[in-house]
Amino acid sequence: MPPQPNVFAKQCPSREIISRVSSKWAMLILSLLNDSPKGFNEIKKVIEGISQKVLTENLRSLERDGLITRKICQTRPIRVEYKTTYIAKDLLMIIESLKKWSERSIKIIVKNNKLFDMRK
Amino acid sequence: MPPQPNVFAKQCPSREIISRVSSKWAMLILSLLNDSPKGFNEIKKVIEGISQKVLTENLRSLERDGLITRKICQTRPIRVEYKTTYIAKDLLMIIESLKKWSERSIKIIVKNNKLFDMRK
DNA sequence: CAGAATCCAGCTCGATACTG
DNA sequence: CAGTATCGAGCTGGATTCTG
Repeated sequence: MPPQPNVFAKQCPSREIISRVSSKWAMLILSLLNDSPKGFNEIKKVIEGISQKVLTENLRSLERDGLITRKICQTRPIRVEYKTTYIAKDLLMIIESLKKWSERSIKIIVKNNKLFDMRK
Repeated sequence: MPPQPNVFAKQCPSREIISRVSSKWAMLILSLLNDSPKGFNEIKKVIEGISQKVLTENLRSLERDGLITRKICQTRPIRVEYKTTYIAKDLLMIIESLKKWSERSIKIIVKNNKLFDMRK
């Protein structure tokens, strides 16, 4: 068996997964869906600035990875419900940690940015 | 004061930070530098596939956020040493969690991908 | 060694129009 | 409502050349 998985290697599958789930939109979508299942336009409304096309692509990618499910409700008008799966559970805890970290670090980072930009 | 920070808002500074640090390269660079400080080409060699330009950009961005420091050693040949700061400490624990998650989830995700692609 | 600068191919993404 | 399809502007990022 291989010694240790190396996320720095180009063909490392883990590195690929990390880059997929750690995309800005993917994280926001997962985080939002974790509160409660939601329909397409509901998601689009909350996540400001995402286009319909990009949202669709991200939802497909997350569904493909099995991190969310897509349920078509035969109502009128039709509703498609997205929700996170148990596979995403641990990932969601990590995303929450990241959100909390960013919220408590935001001040110092903004300050660092200003200092850096001044020096130039 | 504002009720709750809303990472889903377009102008949310936290959302901006998340998207910066959660970029694939940023995470890999931070993770690598956490093992030990490293020089430019050393980083470039380990992180396969990153170009000089993109690595430079990412290092600048991380330095600007105060997550890494850049120390110029007046040796010959010159060496520039990058290392993570204390501000990045908690973030690095999160990144490690993400690495571990991806490594233990990789099998099921690859399987999910195959299933998804078959159905189409 | 550690970049800066330039050029440009290719991909991303938003806008728009259309469908079941 | 929840998409698909298409098209073009613009940004990303690789390759190359050059510098202190």
